[in-house]
Amino acid sequence: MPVITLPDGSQRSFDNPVSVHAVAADIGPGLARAALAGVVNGREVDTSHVITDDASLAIITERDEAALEVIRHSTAHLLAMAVQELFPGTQVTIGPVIEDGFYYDFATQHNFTPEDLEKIEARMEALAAEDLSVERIVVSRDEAVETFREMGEHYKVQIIQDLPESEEITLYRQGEWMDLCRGPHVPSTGRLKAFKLTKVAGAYWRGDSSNAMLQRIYGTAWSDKKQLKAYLHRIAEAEKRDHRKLARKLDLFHTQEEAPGMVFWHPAGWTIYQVIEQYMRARQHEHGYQEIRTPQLVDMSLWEKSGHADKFGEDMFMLKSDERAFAVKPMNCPCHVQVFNQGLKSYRDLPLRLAEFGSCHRNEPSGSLHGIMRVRGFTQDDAHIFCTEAQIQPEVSAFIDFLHAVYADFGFEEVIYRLSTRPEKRVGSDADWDRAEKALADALDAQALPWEELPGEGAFYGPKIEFSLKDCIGRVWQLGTIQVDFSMPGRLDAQYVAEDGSRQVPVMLHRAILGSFERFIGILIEHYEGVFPTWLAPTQAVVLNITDKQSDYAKIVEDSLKNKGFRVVSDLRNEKIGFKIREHTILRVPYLFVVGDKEVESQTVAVRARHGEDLGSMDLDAVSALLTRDVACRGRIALENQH
RNA sequence: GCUCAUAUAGCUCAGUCGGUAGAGCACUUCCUUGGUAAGGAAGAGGUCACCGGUUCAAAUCCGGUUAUGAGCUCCA
Repeated sequence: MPVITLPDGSQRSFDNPVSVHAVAADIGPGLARAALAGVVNGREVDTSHVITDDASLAIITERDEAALEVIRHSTAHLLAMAVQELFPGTQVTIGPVIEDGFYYDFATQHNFTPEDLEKIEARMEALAAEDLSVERIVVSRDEAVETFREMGEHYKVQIIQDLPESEEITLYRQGEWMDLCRGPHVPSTGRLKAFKLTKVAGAYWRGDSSNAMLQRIYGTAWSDKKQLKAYLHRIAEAEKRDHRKLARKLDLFHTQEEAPGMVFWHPAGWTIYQVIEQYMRARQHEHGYQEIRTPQLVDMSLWEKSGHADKFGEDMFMLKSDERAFAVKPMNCPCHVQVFNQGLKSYRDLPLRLAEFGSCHRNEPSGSLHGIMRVRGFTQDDAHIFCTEAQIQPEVSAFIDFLHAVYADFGFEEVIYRLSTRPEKRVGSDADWDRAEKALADALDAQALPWEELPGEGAFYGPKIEFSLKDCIGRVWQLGTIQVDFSMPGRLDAQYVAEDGSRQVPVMLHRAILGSFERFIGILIEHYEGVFPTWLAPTQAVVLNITDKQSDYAKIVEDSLKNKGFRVVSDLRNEKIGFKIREHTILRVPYLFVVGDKEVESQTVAVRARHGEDLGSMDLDAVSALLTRDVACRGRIALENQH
């Protein structure tokens, strides 16, 4: 005699065990039709699930957020069924739900093409139209293994064998097709109404590149066509923010075949780069860093000593000159230790913070290059803090504050925090790692930051915090980092004299806020969609004359503002004012100063902001004050938005 | 590095069945001096990424290389 408690607190009792579907039907026929799954005592189940004892129950319908996960999982099954019908001999592996969709990995000799996707999708539509009921079957482990072995599904057999002994094994059947799955699933395939296969890709079995490469098909699924359409539209809009497209439109930089993974910065892009570099230089100075500069080419012996040749030799650019082997520096740390090592250091010198806008080159795998987000030649806002173990936590805390202030100035709010802890292969004692991991975790907790632990993902020399941001379509990119290093100072003979006169090896903190200028600017372009706040805008204002008569005055306005340090140009071309305004508006110039006879007469300019606002006429002092205020705003609400 | 796809004018893209290329914008010149998102006319511009093969004939078909894109792996 189960008593069912619903989310609103109401209760219903039944004389006999009752299915989720039956409870829904008891509440109303509409709900019975809408039910996709249920949550019984906090556990998601199929609508066919039978409740025998008193329980709490929530019915999941298409309107619920939770329904999407069920729909996507069931759509992944529908995909696998369609693929196996169309491509006999294909083995299934896994098909999980991901953000906004799902994928399914198949083992097959055939490589799917975009044309195949269309066929598969059409088959899926047909199978959905057949409205096949989806049935849950509980089997024993041995039965499951036997079943899949007979089917020739060797990957599934492996998956079953790796499941914990305690796990109940369930199969889901729709029509003639069956898959191993925990569920829950929709009651029938007719409930899958809005899906689209989006791309094909290779993916390694179990994410290991030494394993076989499987064929992965990605798709998206929603509870109705309207949501699907909205999603596809959202993605198309987001892609317009792509930094590679905007860079071409705004003439920021280019890359070309002769220098894969390296950036040719154009005047406009280099202006942004320089503004950021000068900004970082000033901030670092305020935070007690000393800037240095170290060589681009360093003899291999240093990389051998630091351990990098051994671990990353393949990815270093090397060259020979006069029978000596050099490497183009892939990182700055060993060079910074060389600077530290000059002269005898005292504990009184610690913490010693050495910063460098360090140009590095790494021969990254060709397939991993991506716009200017992942390149082979890049410049880090690198710094190394030499300190005692007791200074780790205060230094990490101060760094996180510093990083937040910088990100706020660039308008970044949604930072992803990750703490990577000790890997299996590592140097340093467990006690060292305990203390270092705790110092990092405490620093994050002290600021109540939401962070995720990545167990085993730390570097071999120490744990690290990663600060990441998302690009225009949601891909996560690591920008900032702070890493504790127990290894390199010792390997490279760094020492200081302690209070008791003994020689000690300092701890080294590697840290970067931007990460690399290249990636940071890539993210920045997408973040602002090319509409840079005035302090970053390559051109802050353009002076536009209406006819040749005002050319001289326009030049005077331009020169006057340039002399005050603003990035201003004049556009004196023989074009209509509407044409010139359109052009500079497309280039996202923050302010346009129009000068005609009236303005020459009154010694003013007519100010137009980039979203079309008419700010009236201003004299040069007022214009200069406007620009000064706007530049000072940085990432906070830009002045233009306050009008 | 792996899987798939793509590469045509400065940019965005057409180019059917294999018969040596086309649009819009940009560019140059001329006309136009016009008050807040495109004034008009004319002109110039391409070894169809590169190398090889098939063919009487290749932008087009095939193979390779390079680069780019998506995903996987990697990321000191």
